[in-house]
Amino acid sequence: MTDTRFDPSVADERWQRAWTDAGTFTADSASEKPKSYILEMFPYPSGRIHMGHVRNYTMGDVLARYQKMRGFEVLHPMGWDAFGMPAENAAMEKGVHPGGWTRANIAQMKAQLQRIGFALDWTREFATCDPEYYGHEQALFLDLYEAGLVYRKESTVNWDPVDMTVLANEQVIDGKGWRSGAEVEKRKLNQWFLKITDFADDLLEGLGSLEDWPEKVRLMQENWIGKSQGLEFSFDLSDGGRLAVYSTRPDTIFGASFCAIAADHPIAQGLAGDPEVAAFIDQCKKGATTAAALETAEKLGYRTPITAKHPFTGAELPVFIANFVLMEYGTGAVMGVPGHDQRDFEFASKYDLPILRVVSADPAQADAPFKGEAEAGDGVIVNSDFLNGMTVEAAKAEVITRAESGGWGEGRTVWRLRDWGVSRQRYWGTPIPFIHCDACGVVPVPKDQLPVTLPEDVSFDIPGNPLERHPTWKHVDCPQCGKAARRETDTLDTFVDSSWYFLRFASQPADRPFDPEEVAKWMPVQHYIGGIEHAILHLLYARFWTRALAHTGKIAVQEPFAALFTQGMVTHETFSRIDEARGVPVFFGPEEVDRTSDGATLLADGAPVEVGRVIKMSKSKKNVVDPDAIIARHGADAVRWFMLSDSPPERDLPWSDAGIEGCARFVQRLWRLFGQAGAGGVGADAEYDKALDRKLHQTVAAVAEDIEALSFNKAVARIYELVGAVEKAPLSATRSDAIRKLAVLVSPMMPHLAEEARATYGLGTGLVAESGWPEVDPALLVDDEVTIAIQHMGKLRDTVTAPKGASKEDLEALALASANLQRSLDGAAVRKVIVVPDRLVNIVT
RNA sequence: GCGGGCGUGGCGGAAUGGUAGACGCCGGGGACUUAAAAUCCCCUGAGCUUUGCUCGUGCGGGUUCGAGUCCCGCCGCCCGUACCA
Repeated sequence: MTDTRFDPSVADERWQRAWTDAGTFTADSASEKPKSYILEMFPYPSGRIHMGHVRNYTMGDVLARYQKMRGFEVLHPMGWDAFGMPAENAAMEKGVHPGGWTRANIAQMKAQLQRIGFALDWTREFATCDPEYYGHEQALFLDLYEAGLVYRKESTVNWDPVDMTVLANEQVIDGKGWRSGAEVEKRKLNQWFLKITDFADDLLEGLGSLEDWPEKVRLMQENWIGKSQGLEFSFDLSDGGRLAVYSTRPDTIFGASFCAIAADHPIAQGLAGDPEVAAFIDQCKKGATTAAALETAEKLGYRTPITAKHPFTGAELPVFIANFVLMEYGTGAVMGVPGHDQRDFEFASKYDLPILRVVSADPAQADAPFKGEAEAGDGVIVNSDFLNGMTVEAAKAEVITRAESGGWGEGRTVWRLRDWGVSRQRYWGTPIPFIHCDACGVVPVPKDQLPVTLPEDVSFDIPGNPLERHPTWKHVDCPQCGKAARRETDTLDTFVDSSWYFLRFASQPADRPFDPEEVAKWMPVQHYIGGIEHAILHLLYARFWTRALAHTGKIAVQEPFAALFTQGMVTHETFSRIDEARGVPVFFGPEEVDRTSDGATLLADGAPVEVGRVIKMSKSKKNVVDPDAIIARHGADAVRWFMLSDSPPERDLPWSDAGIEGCARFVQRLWRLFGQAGAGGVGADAEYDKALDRKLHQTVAAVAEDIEALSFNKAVARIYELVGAVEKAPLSATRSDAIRKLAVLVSPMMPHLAEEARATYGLGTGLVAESGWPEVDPALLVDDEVTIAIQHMGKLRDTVTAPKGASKEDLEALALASANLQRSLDGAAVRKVIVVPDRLVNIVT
């Protein structure tokens, strides 16, 4: 027995060094062992590690350590998603260089991660802003260009007319530029695109094979890709021209009462000689480009003098220019069916257009009025000539057939998914490796001239892209004709950087992006862990990039991530007071506040502050808890344990001081228990405690199962139970053995404590991190007795103990013998008896 | 607006359609101590006429011998919405 305390301030660093010195977590691709690639979404080096990172990487760490103990050769790497806007913002605000700022952040964050004791292979670390990395990315981009998957076209951006610069959606606040405050305009630029739509069907089909992805993410991706069957057809126009539209609801064609075209549709542009039309088109250019902004903006239309002739009825439908129709989607024109599309309904109501019913749930109610909104639901076609009485599906097919035989339209599959615009008019990103030559056009940079590196001498005093105004960087000779030409000054979307980094972790040759043979050994990633906010874009782009590389023969694997896990956020309550003068809340950090069980007061003045909702940690709400301070106080293992406890990993985890203190106490409680491993003898002469041994084996099996399912909160609860049972058990060889195995069992979660205990108390030899997972005896997993619930009409009336596997007859007899049940029955006749073996008996009267 | 998710004691949560509240936190009571810290033990969904009974998993319906779990309709919150990462 000992009364010493576990001291993480000494032990943590000792074992972190021991693992590094032993190369414990360096992945060996030549190993004969089966491979396991565990990956968490790599961080953006924003400055400091936050609790969300700690939670994410702790989960992956437990898996990595567990897999190693199960005999796998584990690859668990870490790097930095280092390009992006925050570095440029820091450059503007603090006058630092984006690269210097980023490098300093990486150094700081790496040290923080190392203090948490993550089982990472740091030999494979890289940052996406390393010229070596982005040079290989440029080469891959050129490969995709050669494969016909890269092209240029005009596309809309947010334009700040005062700062004369392109704005990210994030930089548009309420339709205004974040710095200038000027109303944002839509502007067209020639930009680079990746043909992700070529893979729309593959990406959709592939979702079916991703059995270990959350159903919700697969659904979200499916909806995002948005495959739909519809009709593309043309209206004859009153001015002699034709108007092509696309509709997913050709069955409602008899309900069409207008057509609408985009502001930049050629027909609208053709009418722009009229000042009224020009003014309306200008008005449509106002506002931001996000889907949410477009969908919620007021629907505006301009009625042109042109009309469109309905292909069946011959009716002349008015043609509107409308702000909600986008040139980028479909044909840039739609037919408006107000009765069965909510957006059309609102538009028709506003501009006093007919709202016709052509689908009715009840065919007898063919002329029922609408109740203030469109009816998009299923039903039978009405008021539609030859379509009347058909189902929606049949009518769709019929209209498509008639359009095709009549030669005025054809059935088409369209995708909601659009091609991926990768151009960014910014400095801190991967330069797009192309050169613009007046004579030769757009010319790829020859691969032997890669990487195209970013110039260091740039300034951020004025808005805009520093690459554009750099005195020399963009001026180069054309690789084809040798004449003076200009470099492309757009850089790649940072999602490109994160679309193949997992391949670079797996293999890092100097002369190529990756070695296919090495990649084949590790890929696909066995467990990929990160935030749900990446459910669509990042994950879809990474899937696309992987397929595109497979398509060009670079790799064999089609899907990069065999299993995906999306973890919840770390949240914290907020403390605030309303500033009387300004009427806005002022937030206080947890360190400024004294929190008691029934409220909180500000330390500075002792007066109360309001305890607000538990929300995601953010600087603006001042509800951030710095991991470093917590680790310094309680040690890495207490923080890791907290991250895994209580909340299921896919849900939000509310941070609490009481919680981390409880975890720190549990670390010491385990330490005391480990100190008792020698007590009670270790030989066969000491008494065998079967109940405890059974509990041990059951726990080892259950914890393994829980870790494999990433149900860390349940594994934690199991360990609490086992610890309680061991503490209470009388001294025995079984108990000593359980304590030794407990140290191994908790080691994926609390690795420093486990190593220190083994070394201090002689609980085993070698590093725990390199030990095997405890063996389980299947015979000890089953109990001899079970508790049977006795119900009357589904209500619990009694419980009895019965041997496991008892017959239905025995259980029924046991139930009927219960006095509580008999009182409940009160002499009523038994109509039915339901027996669920080993669980319950339900008497129905 | 559209797509997706979530909702269970004071709090985080557990529960193959089968005993709702495991496990932890908070709180209360006690032991130890001169005292405190630490530690240990007990209690802890609400109510009632307390061998036990009734109610109870966001709200309203439904299916079932039995619903937190399945179905329908709502409400609230969260994530995404293509240039935040």
